Amino acid sequence: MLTKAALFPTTLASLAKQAKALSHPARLAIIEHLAARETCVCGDLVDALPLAQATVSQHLKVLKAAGLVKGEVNGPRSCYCVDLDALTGLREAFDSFFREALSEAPTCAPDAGCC
Amino acid sequence: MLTKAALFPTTLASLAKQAKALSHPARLAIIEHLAARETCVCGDLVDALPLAQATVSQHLKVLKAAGLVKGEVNGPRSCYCVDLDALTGLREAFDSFFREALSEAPTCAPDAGCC
DNA sequence: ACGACTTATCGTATACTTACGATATACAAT
DNA sequence: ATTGTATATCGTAAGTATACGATAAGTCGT
Repeated sequence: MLTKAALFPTTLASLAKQAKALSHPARLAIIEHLAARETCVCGDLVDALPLAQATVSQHLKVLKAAGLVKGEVNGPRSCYCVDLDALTGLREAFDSFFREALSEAPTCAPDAGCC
Repeated sequence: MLTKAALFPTTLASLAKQAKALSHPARLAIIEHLAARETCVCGDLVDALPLAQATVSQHLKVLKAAGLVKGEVNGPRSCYCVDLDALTGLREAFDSFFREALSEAPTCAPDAGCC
């Protein structure tokens, strides 16, 4: 990553960024967990995940930075929960990406016999 | 990543893996490009992307490893194209992940006044 | 104020990712 | 066979991610 400027369309850059937030099973598990049980404190997660408390906190930070999770730090009993709007938006972003890709893709090549 | 065993449900692990494949704008751009123009050789991509040929080839390798792209190496004129089945499957995997997360998520906490 | 408990941050080690130039490989055309 | 063109791989450098123990910081109950 030596030279990096305005290289990719912002739509793709932003989708990639959020995909990155989903690119670790622990973070997917956190989202699932938070979605299931609202008002979840971090401790629940540490118990539910095979990771040290510091690591869970770090993953939460990543999710928070990506905007997928909201956290209210009520002192020692932080409350994290999923950001439903963000999650919905991301879902739609993925959906339109796939929709476009799949609709534009021809079933097979018209001329070349490759695929 | 010092100790890693069977830690997460395979569903999440696999979704995370594929999300990782989508977690770079160049790879999203590649998928879009391949989806739009079938029978795409790598050269097209190198022209379309602001990256060196070696780097594009590397990204293609990642996509291929993730199963999202099929590549037939016809000598000097490799033909890469999106794997429609895989893309469809991934779309559904994301969709069911989001569906579950969003449907299970209560709009707000029943008791705590945090979120 | 003090201790118990919970979460965040720091420091750090290891591994992975990204990128590129240089080089190898492989076919096509002459 | 030789040259040209196209793609893959190697080597390498720099950045980023993952993980954890140790420590800090903040709050509640006493």
